[in-house]
Amino acid sequence: MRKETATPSFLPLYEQIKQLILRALSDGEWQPGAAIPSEMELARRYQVSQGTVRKALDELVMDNILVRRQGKGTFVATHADDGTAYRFLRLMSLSGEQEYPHSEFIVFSRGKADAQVASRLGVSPGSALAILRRVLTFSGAPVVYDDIRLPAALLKGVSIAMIEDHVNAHKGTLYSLYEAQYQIRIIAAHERIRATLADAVVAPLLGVAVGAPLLAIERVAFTYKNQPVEWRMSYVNTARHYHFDELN
Amino acid sequence: MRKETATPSFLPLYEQIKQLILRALSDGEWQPGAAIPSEMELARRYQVSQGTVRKALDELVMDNILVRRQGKGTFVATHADDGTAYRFLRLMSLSGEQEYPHSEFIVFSRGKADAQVASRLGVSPGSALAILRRVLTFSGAPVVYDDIRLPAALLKGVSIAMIEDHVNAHKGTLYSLYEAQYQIRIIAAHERIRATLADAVVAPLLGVAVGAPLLAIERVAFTYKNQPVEWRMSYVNTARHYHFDELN
DNA sequence: AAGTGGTCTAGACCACGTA
DNA sequence: ACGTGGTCTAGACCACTTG
Repeated sequence: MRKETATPSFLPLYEQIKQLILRALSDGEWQPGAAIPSEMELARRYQVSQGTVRKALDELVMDNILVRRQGKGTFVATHADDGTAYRFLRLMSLSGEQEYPHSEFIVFSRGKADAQVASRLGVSPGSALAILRRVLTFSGAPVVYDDIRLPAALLKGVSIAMIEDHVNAHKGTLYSLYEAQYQIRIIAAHERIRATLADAVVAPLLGVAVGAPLLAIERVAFTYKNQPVEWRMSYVNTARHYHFDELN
Repeated sequence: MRKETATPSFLPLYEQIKQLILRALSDGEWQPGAAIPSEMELARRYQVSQGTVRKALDELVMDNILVRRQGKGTFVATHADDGTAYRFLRLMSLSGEQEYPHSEFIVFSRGKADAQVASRLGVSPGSALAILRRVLTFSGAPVVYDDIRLPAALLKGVSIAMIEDHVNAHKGTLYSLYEAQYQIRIIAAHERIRATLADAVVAPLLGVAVGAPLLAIERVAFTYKNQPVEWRMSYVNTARHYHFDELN
């Protein structure tokens, strides 16, 4: 006799706990860098055993949403940490050394979403965007040109001076700025990589000839619940650097 | 239940179990696609609880070295499975569809390792290599040119006819060939991606003009214990495809 | 019905960081 | 000394696959 199940969805307890914790994070109950309650406290709060909480936390740690520190507690991941500040930067020098870039901001303006960006960000074509353009330099040499766009509503009252101050004076990343000033927490991103030729706009910014080969990397960055919040196009001069990728 | 181990190890038990299982895999005790003993059997074999075995298996599953199938058992991952055959292929058409390529083999020969390849593969410069060159076509159009090199000792008695038969007639990948015929199991890879211009050798093979932009992807593929066994350089025409990458 | 992986619990003890 | 995460155990029960 076959059993008929109208509701085939069986969600494990730890998965439900994970969703509850994600919602608490999304609701801002715990701020980036702060400790969340201990495993025992969460177990009492959600009326499950500590092992079940632990399994939920395991997955959130695996997703780089939380960070465990033995003896201290479990913390909300932050882009302000020195260790994780550049975790989305996959660029290395040919010698294999990881270098950290300096940002030169060129433009901060407003614009409207074209069809492609609108589709990627899940907003209507023509809706207002904040547009940020910059050059990343490594050891003084320009290597990356970024064209970065976000829904304008997310970045209210921002100025290029504020951005430069945060990123350069305080040695932060754009993502740590989003996090600290705009309650936007980037937790994942997708990248589409193609090869292209430097055009008359990008070539002088990167100090290469028109027609030089560049990586064109289109990135969409996500916050909780896989909601896209930032789109960017990066043009990378790989004469002295490479994009690194691990497969398994 | 558990006896004290004679070796004073700082490693957690589950980590030791993981290493023992990895060694058994490396020694060929269990073949790709075959089931390994059940969790209870492994617990008896290693004199630990089932939960500890489970945690070891969890990590091996996360590394794509084992695959769990509820109700059936735990299996050694294989490149022969339809589902996982192309798991290292990060190429998609611009429309977002995942396509599977056809291989056109051009050359199978022998050569000597230059300094770069020797360094990547951990062999002496000048040592014997098997060299394989091919073009991958998607929907009939050439998209990727591969220059693939392995230590010659690993690929004894191979012929281009055998390779073509395996890859095209049996719809396998190169990695499933390594696995089935040469006991080489690829479990991970690193890629370094740069932009380059098509030269006179590659351009006609990919049907592009000399000077067209291409991705140059240098890959090193690893077997158990992070031992490098294959080096390849891929040149990718991204006019109609992109390389996909996930960050978190 | 039997066997496998998947979930959940309760409790013990270890390792680490702080006071 | 205490609280935190980290490991390990033993046992119960659930979900899935196969005979």
